[in-house]
Amino acid sequence: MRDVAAAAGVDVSTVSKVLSGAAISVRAETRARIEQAAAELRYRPDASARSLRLSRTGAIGMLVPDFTNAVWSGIVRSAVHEAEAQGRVVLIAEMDPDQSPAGYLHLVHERRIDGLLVATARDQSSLVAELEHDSVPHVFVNRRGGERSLSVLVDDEAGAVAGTRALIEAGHTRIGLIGGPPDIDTSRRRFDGFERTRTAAGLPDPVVTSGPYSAPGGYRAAQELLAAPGPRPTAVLAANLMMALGALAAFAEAGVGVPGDMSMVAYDDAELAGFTQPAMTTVAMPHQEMGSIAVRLLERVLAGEPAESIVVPTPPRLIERDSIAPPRAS
Amino acid sequence: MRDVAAAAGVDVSTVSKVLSGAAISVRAETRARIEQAAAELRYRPDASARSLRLSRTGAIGMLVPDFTNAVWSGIVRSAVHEAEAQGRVVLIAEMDPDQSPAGYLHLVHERRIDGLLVATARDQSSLVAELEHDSVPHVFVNRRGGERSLSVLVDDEAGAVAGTRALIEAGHTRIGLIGGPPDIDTSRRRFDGFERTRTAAGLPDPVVTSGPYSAPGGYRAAQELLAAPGPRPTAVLAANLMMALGALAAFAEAGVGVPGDMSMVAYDDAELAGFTQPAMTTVAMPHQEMGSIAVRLLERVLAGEPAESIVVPTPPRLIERDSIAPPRAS
DNA sequence: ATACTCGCGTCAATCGATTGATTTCGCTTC
DNA sequence: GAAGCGAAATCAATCGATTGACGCGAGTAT
Repeated sequence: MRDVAAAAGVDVSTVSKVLSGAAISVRAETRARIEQAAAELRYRPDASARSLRLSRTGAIGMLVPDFTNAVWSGIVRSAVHEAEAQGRVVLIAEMDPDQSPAGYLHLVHERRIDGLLVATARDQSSLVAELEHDSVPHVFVNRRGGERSLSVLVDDEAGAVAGTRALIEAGHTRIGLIGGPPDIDTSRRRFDGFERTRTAAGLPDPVVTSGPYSAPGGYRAAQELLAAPGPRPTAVLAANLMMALGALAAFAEAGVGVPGDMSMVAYDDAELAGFTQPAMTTVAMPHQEMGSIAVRLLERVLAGEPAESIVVPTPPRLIERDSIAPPRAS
Repeated sequence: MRDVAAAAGVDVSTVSKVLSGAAISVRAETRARIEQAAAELRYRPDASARSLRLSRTGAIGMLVPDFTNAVWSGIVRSAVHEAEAQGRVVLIAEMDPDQSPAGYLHLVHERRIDGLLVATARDQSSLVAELEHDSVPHVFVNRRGGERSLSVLVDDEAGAVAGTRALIEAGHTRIGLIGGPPDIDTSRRRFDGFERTRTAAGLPDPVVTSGPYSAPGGYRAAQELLAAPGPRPTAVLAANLMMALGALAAFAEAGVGVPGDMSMVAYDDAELAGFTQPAMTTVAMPHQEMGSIAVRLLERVLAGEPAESIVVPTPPRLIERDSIAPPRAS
């Protein structure tokens, strides 16, 4: 900035005022000279110096439980793009629930960020306490964060309803659920949507199994479902795409044909779903939008504007592929 | 820091010297008092102020072409963990080859980072020029970056050799290749490994098709392969797991049984590979390690130590599942 | 007793940008 | 021609940490 000032023949403070867009009185001619000098020297303000002076870093942090999970990486992508559009940068840390939150500590305690997007796994009560103690502005993403914390969610319940309804409309009455971990609130909401729809349709008690949101989790849950006493379901809703893929493998191994013997719908969509055998019918949730909405919400919080939790308004969308068939006439 | 100094009854400069571990003359008793005060006040130095003074941010940047790709997200994960272990934070940006590198500009031009991990897609020559112009210390990851740039790679050629050899050992002589985009150097190296092994075994010219590293890419490449003139291969090496999944769908659709009519090996492993029908035999590459090795290499560069490009020494590992069978007796 | 050294700390400048207070400039008015 | 008044630009303090130069007091050598 000193160089720019010298080149334009003015004081650095004038340069600062012009470039920061302060609406103060500067002659148009001076302004032009400064802007030209700045452009020629390719001047860009130093982030550290600005942060120090303004107590505002221009960066946001993002805590993610697992990058390699496609749902999270999609959220990260949209958050990063939105942040970029806002002129912010994103600091990222993976937060394993069992490990010490070293990344978090760096970000927050060294004041590297203005605010935080939180997408932790499992219990976040201790984290919430810490966030409040450190008074870090934050927004939970795809997770509820407790009474006083803001969050951005998708309508998991509506998604589960859409998936379940598709199976009912195909004529199924014995519908099972392959659910996610019961202690995660997204899987509870999906369960609720499933149950609500089933009950409303007057269908009998279902077989419900559960496991982690992963292919092995779905594989085992599907085996359990097949081994459960009572009449076997003719259709299942899988609460997560990866679980659905695991279940598909379990069904294939057990000689249960999809969709002939067992119709399936998976919650969550991804390109991959079009390449399973058979191609999987899914409920696409607007996960992509969550990241950018979360950034915008956090931006409001940082600006001190009133803000409240958001459920992404884009409705779930059923993507019909080949994993649903009418129940076999028995 | 001022508070710590007051609490310990010393000057801030003394606090700074003690806490930054400078080996200067400070009485043990004074040192203890300062450390205790710092601990009680939970003092942590302000990153902006340090950066400003030291011209060193303690952050590294990472440019990734696509978060949602499992290979990249694995690399990101290990890089983030390694950086954390080194007391650094990671700033992330997604760099779409077709878009303006806004994220890059923020990171580099505002001096937010000390160095950069680069994993761009396609042509990086203009990026290299820019990196050199801005004199940003950098390391390419899973990509070659030109003459003067350092890079961290896995032995793609050896991986392709291992996969091809597995098919040859099962008795196949007509082996096709479903390759990646010809303009990416990783796919060239995989091609070379394939060709070298094939030639060494004296096998006839193969059918080679290619496409993007994705399921649709593999699907189309597999269709092309089936439609190619001449005798149909009895086995294929897919240069990427996602392509293999797409190919599997194409084969299923065409009534080509795997592994009965067509054996397959996929380059790259992931949990998912165990849940296809049939479960896919893969060549696991040490992608996970690349991130942490890249961070360590960058660290050397930043420290001004001599450094050179690295090929991750962990050898590729064949993970045998169910997608290889002997060729059908014809 | 004076000079000198050495251990222990403090002083003060510095990094680059921001901003309220202040000065300078250009012009009008009496 | 001096006073007055905005407008335009500069001054200087500030953010928090770092670090070389310096000061002080105690002990040692001469």
